[in-house]
Amino acid sequence: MMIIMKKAIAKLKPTSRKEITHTRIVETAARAIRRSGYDGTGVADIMKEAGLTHGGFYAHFASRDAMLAEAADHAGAETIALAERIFAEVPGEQALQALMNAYLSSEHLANIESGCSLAALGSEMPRQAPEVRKASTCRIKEMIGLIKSKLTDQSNAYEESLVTLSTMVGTILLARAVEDPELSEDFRQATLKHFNAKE
Amino acid sequence: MMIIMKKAIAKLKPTSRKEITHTRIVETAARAIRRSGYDGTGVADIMKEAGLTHGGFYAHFASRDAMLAEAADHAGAETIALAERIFAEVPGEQALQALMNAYLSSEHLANIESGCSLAALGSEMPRQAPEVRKASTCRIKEMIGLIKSKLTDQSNAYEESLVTLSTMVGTILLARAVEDPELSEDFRQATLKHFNAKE
DNA sequence: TATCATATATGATGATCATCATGAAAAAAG
DNA sequence: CTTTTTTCATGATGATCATCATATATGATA
Repeated sequence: MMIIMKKAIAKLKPTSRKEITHTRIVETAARAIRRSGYDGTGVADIMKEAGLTHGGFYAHFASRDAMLAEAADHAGAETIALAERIFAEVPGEQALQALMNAYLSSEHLANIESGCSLAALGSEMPRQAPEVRKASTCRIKEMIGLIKSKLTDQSNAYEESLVTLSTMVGTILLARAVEDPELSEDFRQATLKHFNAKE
Repeated sequence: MMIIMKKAIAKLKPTSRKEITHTRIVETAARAIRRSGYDGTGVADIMKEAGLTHGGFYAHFASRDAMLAEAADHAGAETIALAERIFAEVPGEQALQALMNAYLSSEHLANIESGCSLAALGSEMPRQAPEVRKASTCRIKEMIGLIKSKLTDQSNAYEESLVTLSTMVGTILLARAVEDPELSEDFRQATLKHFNAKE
């Protein structure tokens, strides 16, 4: 009884020590998976990078997959937040253009571990655990909704938002895939120009 | 001396037993990497799938990475060959449209292990060994060249070929990533319609 | 400050991995 | 058919992995 009460009180506290550590692990993992891939990211790697040892891991997560799901969700949330910030700062007409400039920037291309998780992990998604896929799918739908909200002038805004997202993700994916810096730059510039010319 | 001569003669034979086995391993690996990813494909897995045991592997390849490079090249070659076949069969104007229909077909979406290696492995490319990346980059350039050759009516054919490839790859990647069949279908249809409308 | 609950560390387990040494079997040469 | 060469299989090695049991250290409570 006493124990239950104490736990209940502890729950009310906004950020317990464990919660802070938990968040730190998830943030670390969100970077690690984008840098090394789902398969390339070990439990011990993440804990060490978070300044911990591997032993405490299962006090925070039910399984490695549960952690990957939280990390995938966190990574997705970062991109959503960035898009929302841009949309809030740039007025209606040029908002989508501003998002495009940020997404197709050389900074985004270079910084895979803080960038879009679709471009960083997209081709690994079909093999992930259901919980990981669910979290990612949810974030993808959010992203589609955001882009669609800025395409109201088009008759088929939903469909064009899907094509637009596909092109954005595909461009960064391919620009990172090739080991020819000039070709990488060509991919980036070509899609930038494509969307500038469109309107 | 005798040994050297014998080896020289053996080299002349079109397909030695070893060569046949070697090709079979590479073909198996080309499927396996698209199905399970680079990181998810073990040496023993491939050998077993090819009807062999793991022991003989290093008689065929200097390293796992050397095998992955051959497999990546083989997978890329398959897609190039398919595109060339379509272009040979369909006359000029509609050739690109025919490629698009094939690439964005539900069959391609479903059959990842025989499909485009960019959509299947794209996000793992930046982490691969130089030999793997080189082989893939080469095939990507071939693909760009093929698409560009069918965009001669455009002033900026090269740039549009990059955007087109990005959109194609991104669409299949995302359609496979989401765990919502309806959304998958929406991605496919949206891009199909987008390219149909364009001309 | 002393006690207690909780968060993290140490260390072990069994599985899986790439790689290689060596032997058996199959094919080729004689 | 016999010998030799080539190809593949058996099995071992050391490394790395996810997971868990148990011990220590840390922070909160009294």
